[in-house]
Amino acid sequence: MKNEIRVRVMQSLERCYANGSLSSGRTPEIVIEVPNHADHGDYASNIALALARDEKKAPRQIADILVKELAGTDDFFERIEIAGPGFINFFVSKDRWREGLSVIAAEGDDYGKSTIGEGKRVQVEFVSANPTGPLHIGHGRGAATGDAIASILAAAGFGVVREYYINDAGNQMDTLGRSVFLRYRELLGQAVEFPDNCYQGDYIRDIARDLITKHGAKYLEMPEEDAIRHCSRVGGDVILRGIRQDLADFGVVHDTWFSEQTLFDSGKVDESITSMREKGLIYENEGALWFRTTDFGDDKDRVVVRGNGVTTYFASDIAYHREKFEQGFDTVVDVWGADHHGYVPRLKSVVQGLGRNPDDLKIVLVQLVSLLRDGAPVAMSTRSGEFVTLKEVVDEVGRDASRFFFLMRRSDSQLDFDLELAKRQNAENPVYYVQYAHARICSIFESAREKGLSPEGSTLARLGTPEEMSLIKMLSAFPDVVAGSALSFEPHRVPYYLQELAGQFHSFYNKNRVLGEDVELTSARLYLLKCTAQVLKNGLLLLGVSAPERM
RNA sequence: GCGCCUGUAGCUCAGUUGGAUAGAGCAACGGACUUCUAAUCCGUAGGUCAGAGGUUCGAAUCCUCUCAGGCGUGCCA
Repeated sequence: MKNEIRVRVMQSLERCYANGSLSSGRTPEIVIEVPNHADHGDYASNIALALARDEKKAPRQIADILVKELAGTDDFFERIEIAGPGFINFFVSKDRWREGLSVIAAEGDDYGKSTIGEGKRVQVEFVSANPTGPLHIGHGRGAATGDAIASILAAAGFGVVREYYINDAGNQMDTLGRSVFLRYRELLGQAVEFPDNCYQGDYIRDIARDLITKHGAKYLEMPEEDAIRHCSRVGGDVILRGIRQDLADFGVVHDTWFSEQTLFDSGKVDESITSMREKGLIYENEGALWFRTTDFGDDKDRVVVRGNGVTTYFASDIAYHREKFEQGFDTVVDVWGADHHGYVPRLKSVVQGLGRNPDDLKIVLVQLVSLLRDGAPVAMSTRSGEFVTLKEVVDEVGRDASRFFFLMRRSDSQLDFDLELAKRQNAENPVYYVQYAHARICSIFESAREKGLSPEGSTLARLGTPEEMSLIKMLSAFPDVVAGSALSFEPHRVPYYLQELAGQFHSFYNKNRVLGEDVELTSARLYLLKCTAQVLKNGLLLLGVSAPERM
């Protein structure tokens, strides 16, 4: 709808230039927006204000000229007004609004999708937690966010791949192996001192115990280095399986799992260092190799290969991101915990070093989650191993509530996650508010079926109460919301929209009886509700939240 | 010190990329079920958009400075 109005405005501007009533010939950046007040129309444009300087005319005068061209061509607009300093306010005819409903009914599950992505390929990499421990609640937010971004991008017409990057090469894997081996020895009765920098969680003991059941004391007989390497590999596998399971239970499935180690095995790390060196972007200093990130605005250059010959994590990341683009992705999205934000300029430098636009890499930072129980903070400390895992949260509050909560806030802002609130089944809980709207509609349809009423062949012209019209307008905005959410990588717009839509529905429901004596009106209202349920469902699906038919 | 993020109603947060009189939920107060689900709705009240300058027809939004909170600032990952 918004786009149709834009087209009409631009066409009438062209006609004005053609007939000489306007002369600057400029096509300004104009805004078509939904005004804050209903008095200001369904849509408003600032075009007259934007043209004022070039036309050397008063904005209202320009608006007047444009409106003469805009009006009268057909019955698209009920009326057009000029207001304030020169805004043009558009009131779209009720018929046009009502036509939007048949689009929803026709498109069904596809309603909300668009083609603005033009089939461009996007990789969304998210979670990517080290396989050294189970996913905690912070990863949960990253998982929900990355998954929703991926779904929303796909709905907007992008070709999306979800990827998990496995950090299975760094020295944290040695630490994991050492941690497991120490617990293994401990369980076999040896006196060991367990260092602070080893992983403290109970899951390490579980892995060690498992090793004993399967292999007995065999690892004590081999050289410690070998034993630790085995423990590292087995531990990593077990933990990764757990991560995969936790994600699946959370409704998140990655298309590809990319191992950091393979970058070394295939020589891609060396290859990209050589290539960057040839470009003069990597140089040697004080025995180490440095990437010239300062060329691209970073504070200082960054080490790629240490003096002892060991590569840094950054080296893998150079190879990894090079690989991503070589796979043909137009845009690469990395979803990171906000504590890694210092890393952004570095990766942007890499992308530019690869000869690409820095915007081809979009880094979404997800702020940390504070866990609360009835308003009181829940203590968390990864160091002592007393963290709250994603699994615990999902087991306690359920998948729907946790996903919705993770997505409710802009990912940039810190999130308070209240376990009791998420479980509560009342007005305080926005998840139920939205789901209830869907269930309520389904329930109406159940009684409609019993009474032999249906939305088939209805006369939409019977719809016209204020509640009906605002509901219709709200429904028609859904594709714009999805598209905007995709282009800005801001999934939180969808839950906000759904809460508003549910609100419009509940208002409508309380003022307008659906199933009544007037069969024609009943049918039209059923049609409206059918569309409402469809949009609620489509929106919830993008978030990975179910749309229950009964609550 | 430097960098990034945040600062909007008592609380939790939106604010459509610079638009008109700044919005929602919760909490508070007052109402609405003999009815298709009251897990709902309607109404009232609540604001120096952290503060000060600047840019322009127009600023919560852009620029500068100040204050407050969080996070970074490693030849760790």
